[in-house]
Amino acid sequence: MSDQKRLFLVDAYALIFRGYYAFIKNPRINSKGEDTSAIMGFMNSLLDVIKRERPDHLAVCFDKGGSADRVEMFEAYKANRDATPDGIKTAIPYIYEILKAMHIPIMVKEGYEADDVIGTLAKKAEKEGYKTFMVTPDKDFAQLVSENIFMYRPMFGGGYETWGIPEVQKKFEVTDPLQVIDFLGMMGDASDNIPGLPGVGEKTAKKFLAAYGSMENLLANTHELKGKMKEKIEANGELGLLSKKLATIMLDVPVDFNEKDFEMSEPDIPKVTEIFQDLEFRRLIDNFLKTFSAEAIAPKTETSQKQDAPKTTPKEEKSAGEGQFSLFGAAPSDSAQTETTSEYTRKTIETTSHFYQSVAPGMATTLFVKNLLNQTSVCFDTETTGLNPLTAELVGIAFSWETGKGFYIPFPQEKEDAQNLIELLRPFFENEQIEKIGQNLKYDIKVLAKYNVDVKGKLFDTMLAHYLINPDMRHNMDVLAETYLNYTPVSITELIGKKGKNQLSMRDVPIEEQTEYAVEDADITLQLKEHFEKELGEANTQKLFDDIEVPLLRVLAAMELEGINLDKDFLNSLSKDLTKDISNLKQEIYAAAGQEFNIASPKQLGIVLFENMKLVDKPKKTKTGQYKTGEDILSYLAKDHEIIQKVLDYRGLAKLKSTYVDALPLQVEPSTGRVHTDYMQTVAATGRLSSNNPNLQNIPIRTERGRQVRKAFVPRDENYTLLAADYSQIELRIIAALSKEETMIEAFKNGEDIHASTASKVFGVPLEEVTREQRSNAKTVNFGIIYGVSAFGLSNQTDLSRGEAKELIDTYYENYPKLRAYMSEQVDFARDHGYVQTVLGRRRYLKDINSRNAVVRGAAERNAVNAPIQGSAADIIKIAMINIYNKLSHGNFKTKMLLQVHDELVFDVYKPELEDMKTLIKTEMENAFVMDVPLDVEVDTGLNWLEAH
DNA sequence: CACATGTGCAA
DNA sequence: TATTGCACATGTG
Repeated sequence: MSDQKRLFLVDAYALIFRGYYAFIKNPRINSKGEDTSAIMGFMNSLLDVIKRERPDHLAVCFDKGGSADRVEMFEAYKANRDATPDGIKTAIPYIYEILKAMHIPIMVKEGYEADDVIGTLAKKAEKEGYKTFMVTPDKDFAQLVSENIFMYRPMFGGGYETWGIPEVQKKFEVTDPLQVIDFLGMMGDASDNIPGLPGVGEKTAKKFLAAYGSMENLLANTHELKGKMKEKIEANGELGLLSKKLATIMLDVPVDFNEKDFEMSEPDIPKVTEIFQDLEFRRLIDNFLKTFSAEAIAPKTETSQKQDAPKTTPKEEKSAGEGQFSLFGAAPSDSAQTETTSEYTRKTIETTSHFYQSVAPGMATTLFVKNLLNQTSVCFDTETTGLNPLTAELVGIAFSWETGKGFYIPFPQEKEDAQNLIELLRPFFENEQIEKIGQNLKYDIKVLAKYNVDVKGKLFDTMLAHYLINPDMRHNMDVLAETYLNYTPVSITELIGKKGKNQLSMRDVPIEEQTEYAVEDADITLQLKEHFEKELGEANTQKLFDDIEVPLLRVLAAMELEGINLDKDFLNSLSKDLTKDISNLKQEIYAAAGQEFNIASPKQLGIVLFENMKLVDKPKKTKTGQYKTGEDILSYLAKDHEIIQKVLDYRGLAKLKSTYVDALPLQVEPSTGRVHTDYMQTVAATGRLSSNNPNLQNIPIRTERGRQVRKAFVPRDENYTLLAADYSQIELRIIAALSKEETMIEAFKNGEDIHASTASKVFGVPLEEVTREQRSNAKTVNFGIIYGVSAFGLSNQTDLSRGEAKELIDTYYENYPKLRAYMSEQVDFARDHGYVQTVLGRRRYLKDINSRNAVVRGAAERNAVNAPIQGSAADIIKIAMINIYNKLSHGNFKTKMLLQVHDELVFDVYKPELEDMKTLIKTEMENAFVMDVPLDVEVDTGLNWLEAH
């Protein structure tokens, strides 16, 4: 068995797509501007397979020209597929070139899909006594599995799972893998546009297979079925048979299996290295050389086929590559660095590349802090028992101030002991002179605040730095380390497991591992800082970083710790009312539909409305083939069918209840009795904040019923009142100022109602004769302009026809010519520079601005106009927040800033301070940033958030 | 239990 | 075929 010859057949496109999308948020772009994500992703997978399995026979299979046969059978076949992304198209020639240089056979057959080629080869190889592994994540291949043919599926997060006959039997609930074809034929496949039997999903398909065994047998016995299902299946027998054919992998592709052609041979190492160098794949070169180095190719006899659930194995590779680390009782004394530190360390973890120590309790810590206080700039990272800083307890703190070296202070579980330990560290944290470096410092600051420690001094947050360098990318430390340091740190998952059932607490991890993990993070963060410092200077965003984002981090930490008071009782009574109304509507809907179903399920609702009730001739469908049942679609139908309005009302109330009325009380933090949102400072690509757990930036206001929720947000107690301060039309003011459009600027300077003023101009009527409808349409255009609306979009948003909408937009630009000029300047700037920027120099890169795809390019052009506007508004309110926060703290006011909702700030105002606050807040907001257009802020107060508007 | 989809809330 | 977000219920692997 173990010496059976093994053949690996790689499904190229499947792995290429997978690789490409794995990097979608942080695409690999080399210095020539090429997107190399797809190549990188594919090569990683391929080298991984080779390294793990050491196959003696291997080929990579590509599609070419699609499946002529299948399209002939069914013209819609794969018609749902989006166009192949550019990043993949450009990758293919490179991948061919690399595979050739690696001397890896490539299999393509014009007019056949890789599935068919792989299937045919696998069956032929089986006859030759081979054991074949099909390397693909695509479950369709399960139909080919036999005693000697396996699926080798790459898993997300590393590792592989092998599917043999037992796995396929279990997954698909079949006795024979061939029945997978019947299964796919019955339930269909949206991505391949295989229709399947209508009304049959996974569950029904499994039920049918258990009862009838095959599509044919099911169709022959439809008399045993009942009701709607019987009708539908009897009517669609042919569709079922066609679907089955489409799902069948062909085994008669004209290719030969000559085993010689598939033998792995020595790659042309210089050539491959050259290509990789050209692509700037430094880490992949190492990986490649390691994979093909002389000792690495030592033959492997046993396959690593696994029987059960997938197991990941990255850990062993890592230590194998870097050498096992060793543990010493004390630091070696032959190094100058350790001489000074060995006195207080109890464990040293040393590998070829780093030197991490944990600090023993007692006197040792005092000595350590003394050393710490001699530094000018220190990176630190707290380890805690959880993710909620209000309840998390310190497990340890890592420190690093020199690349490759660092220290870890484990914290005792006992509260008093922990507090005593943090007291020893207080002089460091509260030292104004020492710069503190970290990744997501807002978290650490909040945790330490719970121990009454105030982190002072200059801050450098690597997450914020990277957000300014490129806001569209992701900013987790893991991806930053991979992108900038070519290093994969130990993941938290490896340490404490996946979240859920038996996830460990950091406390349960042995100190040595805590040290290794925590100090590594601090070490890496320190290295990232060196990197980003330069880039911030280059991008001229240093000021934005130092003057806005870093100071704001402290402001947000304070707001989050503060939280807001919520009237739970009020929400509970709202909930009771909603329950009653929802239940009544539900009964009315069932009665109108003549059946019971789940109204909240778009799938079921679509079938009831459009198949059973046939309310519309040609209902619109989503890209996955479901009926569209969105609010905009249903609203059109409301006047014709009474059930529609009821469904809309039901939806509205159900949304209100589940998302706000019932969810918010559960978010009250027991330890404070308040709701603490978490502001994300590095999520929105334009520079806005976002809010979550709970999201307090989307509390309803537009409908009467919805806005009641705002009554639940109340002041701290009777000595306080809520104050809300809103920027009035800040985005329009910004676009007016940036474009220097005099008419609009004048309107703002004169304090006119801007939408009425616009209506007066575009409809050519005196200001006082503007109708409500005209104003409303003008308002829609004003907002639409900021987003880059089209005539189509505008006509959808208003009652206007497409032609009227076009005319309105044209007239608009005639009246505001500089606005249009400004917009095209932004697009031109983006084309020339690859980015646009806000008033404070916050950049957004628009890689698609020169795309040949008009849809993609259009989206980038709208971003070029919108990002500076939305982003400048974000900049301005951030300035205001910082200034207000500073005045509130320096003046020792009891008033607290609680919430930010993009153009609004909400405060808990101590009543005696109310008059001062009204002035202070309004003044600071209006003067945060001076432009040719005045900023206007409306301030209001009340017993709750609704009244304060 | 994790993820995708459709839907809908805000500025 | 309008920008930026987050969260819910459902459905699926």
